[in-house]
Amino acid sequence: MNGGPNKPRGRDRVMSEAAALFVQQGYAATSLRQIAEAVQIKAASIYHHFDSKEDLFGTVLNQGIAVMVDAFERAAALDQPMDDQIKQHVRAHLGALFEHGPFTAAHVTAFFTAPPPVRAAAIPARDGYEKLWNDLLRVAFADLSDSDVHLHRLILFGAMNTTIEWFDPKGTLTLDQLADAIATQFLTGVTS
Amino acid sequence: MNGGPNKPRGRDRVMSEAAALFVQQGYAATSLRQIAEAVQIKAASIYHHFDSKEDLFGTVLNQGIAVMVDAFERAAALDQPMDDQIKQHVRAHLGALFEHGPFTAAHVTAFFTAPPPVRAAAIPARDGYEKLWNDLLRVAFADLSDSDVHLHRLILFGAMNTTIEWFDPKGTLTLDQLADAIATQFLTGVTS
DNA sequence: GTCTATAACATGATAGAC
DNA sequence: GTCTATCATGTTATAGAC
Repeated sequence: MNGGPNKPRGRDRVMSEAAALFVQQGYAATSLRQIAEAVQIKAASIYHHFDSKEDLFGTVLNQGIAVMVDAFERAAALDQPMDDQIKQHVRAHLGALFEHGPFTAAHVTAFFTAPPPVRAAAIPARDGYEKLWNDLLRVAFADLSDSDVHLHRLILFGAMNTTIEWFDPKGTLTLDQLADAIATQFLTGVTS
Repeated sequence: MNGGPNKPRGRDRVMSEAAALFVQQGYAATSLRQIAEAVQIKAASIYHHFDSKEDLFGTVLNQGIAVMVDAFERAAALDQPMDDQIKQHVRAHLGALFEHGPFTAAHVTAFFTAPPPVRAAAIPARDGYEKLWNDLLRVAFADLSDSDVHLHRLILFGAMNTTIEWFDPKGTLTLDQLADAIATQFLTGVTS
């Protein structure tokens, strides 16, 4: 039984505190001293775990993707009608963003604040996740062209990822309701 | 006749070069020396036009809102069926993002990288723009609750604003087509 | 695995000449 | 309105003790 969120130790602790700060402030505005303070160590100690600030951030980005891919694959295991499958995957994506640590959130909000080399290194894994979605939607909308599927996936991703800027998991709207609203708007529009 | 995009001079030039850099790199990663280099002046000269880096960025943010509000109001002047009105406003919002200088883009991509005081100062104007949309959508979807209208506006904004991360105005997809795709997905879903 | 001390550099900002 | 020169501070990163 996993009774609660055991705070990670050592390297993992550095990663998750760093990710949380990158989410709030972006890459450049977050200093190693700030991260160290959150972990309750000194800045120089971070270099025992990571080669550089860029290395640390690259690791955070990759972890963010891994969380998303993992969520997608667990949602894919369920066999359901296509509309429900899509809704499950929207829910899984939002779960990765809000319920599985700050890594995916860091990927979404801080990706474009990263130095170009760090961004470039994260792109292959990112493409892999996007391919999972493209394949799903190609099946769901078999009558659409590949470029239309791609376009509507981008619009859907925009809708999902921007929730990080305003959705409050402790508010009255639940994640299930949010996933439902986004999936419905995606599938049948607002008027339905 | 405005034959072409005359490069602005003086203070305006500083603002637009700064906005372009803030879009690409965020607030913290953009230095005054970088901005000065783009304007072809020295960093200290920026202080003749602005009190501080925060002042400069705050001015950029406000200009970004002003461009959006202006685009919205010119779209509102047209009297059309509601679905076309919404499509016109989506097109206007995207126009503000891609066709009227880097100010609106800076607002969208760099707003959350700004120091909290700067962000706070920009919120009233930002709220004003969001109210324009809420009022429009309340009329369009009179059967929905205010909170549902608000929710679906947030989802729509996410879809529109994230296009800044991937849409290429020089690519094969035109802004009109993009606006059409987003408005259609919003109004009737992907399947239509 | 964490510390202290420090190097090497970049940053925002100011003073004052022209 | 722009410049040069400079200050004070904060940054990433390294060296070496414990």
